Amino acid sequence: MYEVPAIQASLPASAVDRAAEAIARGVASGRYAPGQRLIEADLTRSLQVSRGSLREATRRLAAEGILELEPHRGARVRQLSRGEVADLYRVREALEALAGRLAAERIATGDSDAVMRRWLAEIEANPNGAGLSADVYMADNNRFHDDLVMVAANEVLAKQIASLRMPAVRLQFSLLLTQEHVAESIRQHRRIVLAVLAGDPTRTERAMRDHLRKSSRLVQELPDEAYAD
Amino acid sequence: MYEVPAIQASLPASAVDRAAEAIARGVASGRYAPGQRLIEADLTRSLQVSRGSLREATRRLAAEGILELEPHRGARVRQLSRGEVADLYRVREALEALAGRLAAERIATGDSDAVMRRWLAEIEANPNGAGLSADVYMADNNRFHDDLVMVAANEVLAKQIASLRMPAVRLQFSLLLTQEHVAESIRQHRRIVLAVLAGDPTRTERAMRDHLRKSSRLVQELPDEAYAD
DNA sequence: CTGGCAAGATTGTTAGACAATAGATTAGAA
DNA sequence: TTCTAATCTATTGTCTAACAATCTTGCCAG
Repeated sequence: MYEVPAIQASLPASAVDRAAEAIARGVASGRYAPGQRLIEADLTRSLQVSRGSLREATRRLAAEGILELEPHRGARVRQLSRGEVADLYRVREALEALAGRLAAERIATGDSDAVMRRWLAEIEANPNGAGLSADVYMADNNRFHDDLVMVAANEVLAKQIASLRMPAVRLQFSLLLTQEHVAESIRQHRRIVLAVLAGDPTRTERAMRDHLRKSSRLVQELPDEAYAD
Repeated sequence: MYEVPAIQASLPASAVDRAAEAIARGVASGRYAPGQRLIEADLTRSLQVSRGSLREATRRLAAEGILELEPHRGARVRQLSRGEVADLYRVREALEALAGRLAAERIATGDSDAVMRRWLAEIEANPNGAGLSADVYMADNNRFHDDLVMVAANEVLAKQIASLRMPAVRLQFSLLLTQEHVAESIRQHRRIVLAVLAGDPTRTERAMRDHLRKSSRLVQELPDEAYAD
């Protein structure tokens, strides 16, 4: 039987999914501030789901590191301390280094080559990221890292990395407000892409580690307001 | 007001915790077989919790990688394929290597030194693990890795590693049934402890990677029955 | 056999209720 | 007044009961 494929099925997901996505968007967009307490009664009203579904959603988001749960105090938007962010970046470095290594090892298989070449072209076309808003570059940045992880072709790794990226999006975002940092980030991406395309795992790993370590340093330089404690 | 401290507070946790722990124990003990479907109605009866609490518990266990959820088909005990296990060990290698490195860097701080010396003593006392049942050595093995992660003092890392260890406990366990493998495992632990005590991050990382890679190889040699697909 | 339909089983979701707890407020004693 | 204790209130934790949506199974016709 022929059927028209759903063009954009963003609404008809399950109630839990709807709630989780709405909250995640709210956190990413700053509608819910870090540290802010999320009251079940308010959310059931604004999200139009039952308490049961809402609670399943918050549990899931807590597992993803986006929310924190305290017994009898409910959910609040997770806010990382400087130390936690440092720890997080250290782990991300190890994981994304592995992703880089695997990607370089697999450059000859599937459409890995095409994916990476497309990035190289995009970078060469605008090596300084001139005219890109922070929003847009943030999205680009995420797609770049996602593509690299995809080429690495390790599902477990992909999930682990995703769970580390989420909690720090806000911090990462604030970095990309500076044109200078965007340009530097693109330079590092270029180095990574070239290493992957060369099929050199060790060089890719090094470039990746370098990239993460520099990000970590910059994030640590953010003012106190960005952190908990 | 004086009150008798609870000797064993295993019962009075929250309903969700009780359910999650009971299911996790059931999976670890083999009471629930890999791939087995968990029917809500059965569990609410045997665990004495409401469906809502049970569902929160299963979501949490799914996030921990112990269960799998499929829409409208509920929860089942997660069963990894050979490929997934290979991927998982590759990621664990990267993370535990980092843990080893950090542990070696921090050997001079706190009671890290004492913790590691205790392990060395235990290993020297019984270098072949003679007379240890698989159960007991499995517990020992877990405590060893946990202690190393503790010494590494990186909470984020600790959580990531824990989430990778859980889904494969069953496979790991089946390895330790062989006396030969237990002895080999202890030898590798000894090498790791010595490297940590020497405060040599690079050597520790190498020893750790070696350990994980050998485990991975052995696990891959397990017969088809141990895997999905 | 094969496909499809009906019946039963199971999950998805909601509403409403009450108990348990934490935080805020008020009352009382020093 | 100021500190402590009792009380109140908002919120979370948990349960029951119900119905809708979906999957599974068994049966029947072709």
